[in-house]
Amino acid sequence: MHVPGEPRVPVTIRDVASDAGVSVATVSRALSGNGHVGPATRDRIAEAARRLGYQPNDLARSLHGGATGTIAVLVPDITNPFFPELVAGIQAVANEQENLLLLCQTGEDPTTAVRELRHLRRKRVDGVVLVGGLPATDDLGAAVGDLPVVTVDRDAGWPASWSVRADHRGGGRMATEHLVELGHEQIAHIAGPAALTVAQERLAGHREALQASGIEPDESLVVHGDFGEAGGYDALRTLLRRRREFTAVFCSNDLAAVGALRALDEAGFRVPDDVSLVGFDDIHLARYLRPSLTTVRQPIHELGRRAATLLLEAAVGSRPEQHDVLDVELVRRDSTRPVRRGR
Amino acid sequence: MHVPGEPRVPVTIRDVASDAGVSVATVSRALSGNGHVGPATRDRIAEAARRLGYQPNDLARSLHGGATGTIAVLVPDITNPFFPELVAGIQAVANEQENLLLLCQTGEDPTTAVRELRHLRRKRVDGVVLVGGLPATDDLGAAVGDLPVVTVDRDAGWPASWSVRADHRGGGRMATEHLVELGHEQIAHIAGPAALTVAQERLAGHREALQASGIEPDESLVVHGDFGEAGGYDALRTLLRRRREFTAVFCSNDLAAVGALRALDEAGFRVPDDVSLVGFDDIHLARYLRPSLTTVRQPIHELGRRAATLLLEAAVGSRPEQHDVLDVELVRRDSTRPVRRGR
DNA sequence: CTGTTAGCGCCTTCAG
DNA sequence: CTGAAGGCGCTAACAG
Repeated sequence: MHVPGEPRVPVTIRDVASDAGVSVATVSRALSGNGHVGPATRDRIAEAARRLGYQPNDLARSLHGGATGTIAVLVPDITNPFFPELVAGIQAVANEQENLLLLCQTGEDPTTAVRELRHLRRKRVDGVVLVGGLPATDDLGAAVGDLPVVTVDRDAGWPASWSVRADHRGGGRMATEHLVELGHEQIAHIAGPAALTVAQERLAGHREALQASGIEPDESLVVHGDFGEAGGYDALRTLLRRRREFTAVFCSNDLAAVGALRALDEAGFRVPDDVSLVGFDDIHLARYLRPSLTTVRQPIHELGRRAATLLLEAAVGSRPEQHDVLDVELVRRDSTRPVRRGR
Repeated sequence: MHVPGEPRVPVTIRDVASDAGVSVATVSRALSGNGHVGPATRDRIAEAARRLGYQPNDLARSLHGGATGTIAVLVPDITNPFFPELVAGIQAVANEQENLLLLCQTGEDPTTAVRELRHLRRKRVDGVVLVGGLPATDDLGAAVGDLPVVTVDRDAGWPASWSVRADHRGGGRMATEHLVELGHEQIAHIAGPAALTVAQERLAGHREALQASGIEPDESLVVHGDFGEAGGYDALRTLLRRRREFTAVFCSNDLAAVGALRALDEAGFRVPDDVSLVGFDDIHLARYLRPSLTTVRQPIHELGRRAATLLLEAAVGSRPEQHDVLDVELVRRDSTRPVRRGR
């Protein structure tokens, strides 16, 4: 079956030109909109292009030196629900501006990131959104080179750069303040990987809130997870094994809270009756957990939109270096309640 | 700050050639590996390339007619956890073969898909993985043209094509058979969108199992959702409003089960004591729900791997048309139990 | 083994 | 307003 208008043999601008009885230059002008072309010829060319099923070759177009209309996003792990929501935001902006989006996964591994970055440069992408909590290294900066980069939740570290991030420290503070206000004093924290700055900042916020309330931070109530369900589950079991009392847990992200919830359940603790639980991120799932999860909401989609917007402007050189911090907000749901005294 | 080896001004093969004192052809051969080059010159060229921070321009390379080393995947909604797991599988294979992956979202909208496809063809991607449950249309076939396409969970419908899918009908049957074996006779079904073939097939399997057991399918126990948490939640409330007895619910996907679980909870039903619940997909989350979710496991990651493998082979013309169906498997967890008689 | 020479498909001066 | 010609960066014959 040959579908009309979708040729099996690539048709070039030359075919259109000869079909319309004009030169390639005229076709180029007519189709790209640059330069003036008589209305009559213009129509004739459009018609010929349509009939032949001509599709301009963007490779040749970009080769000339222009933009490629393609940006890339590097995320640690697309399987973590936080990232798809972020990517969706980036994608939305990219599409609005007729850009395509390349997806790369780094697993938070600097070596992989460097390799991907090199590949992307060879492909001449217009820019990259770099997501992840690892601090910037020289290697990374070198691999980036002159590529416009917007980082999300990550320290920049190289000269010209743009970044957008949420207020992780403030969020950590809010989560713990909320628990303190409910009367909790023994508050455990399931942190993220110690190497990630976002995890460090949320932890720092947690400690600040504790100290501000005159509660001495207890190191044995802090366990590091991996930002995944399994990590949260294991972390909570570690906590249990330590046999230190706690009436609330602040999880560094919602996914860890899912695992913690399960571990608490298996151990016979009920949320929020026996222990209160707070998450971070407010992924879609949070409101559907039982109990629904009190959490610190990041404007995930907006983070993505903002990053992509900055990037696309940076790529055309119309935007000086800029570092945005977006506010977070506590969402009170059913996983937290006032502490039950004297048990 | 100028990072050595990462030039601000694009360095071309010509720069390397003159720096190494050879012709561009030799540099091309030395760097791409095709054709023989003397070891001495080879080293000299490699050294020059490294020092100058030369990055081959893949646009020019591909313009010559070769592959672009880029494939694309079109998914309905990256925010649904099923798709990231699938995309991860595709990505894994793509990366192994030094390919980049373009991510597009269609929202199951044919018009959007057609637009994206056209864009992808202009970019000369080597192939496309088309994911989604909508039946193929002529429009889509036309937009695909001569682009190698592997469909996942979707009817092909155009001439040369490859597809991979899970056994949805068989899975639907397994889910319901499991419930029947547990003694359930009033089994509700929260289906997916009626327009999607995967939803239709799971529903068909459900009915088959019912009939095979001599249970008359009851249309009022079937509600269509949207494959999201909200859809599952609403669907279950609809079911409740109908005031028909049921002791078990088979949800067409895990995400809907999350919503159903919550709605049941709010209505005072306990899972699995009052009603048993079965999902479909076995996304990561399923095992972390409380109770953990009995579900029909699709080999999601493998579906992705298979699709990408087929595509990459199809793209180089080394693989004839092929349609794979992967097996699914029932995973028994804690959300199902024998029916409680005489309540 | 290496250099020279054509293009790949398109855009963009520069003339006409 | 339109055509002819050069070149983007690279690869692939074809000669030496």
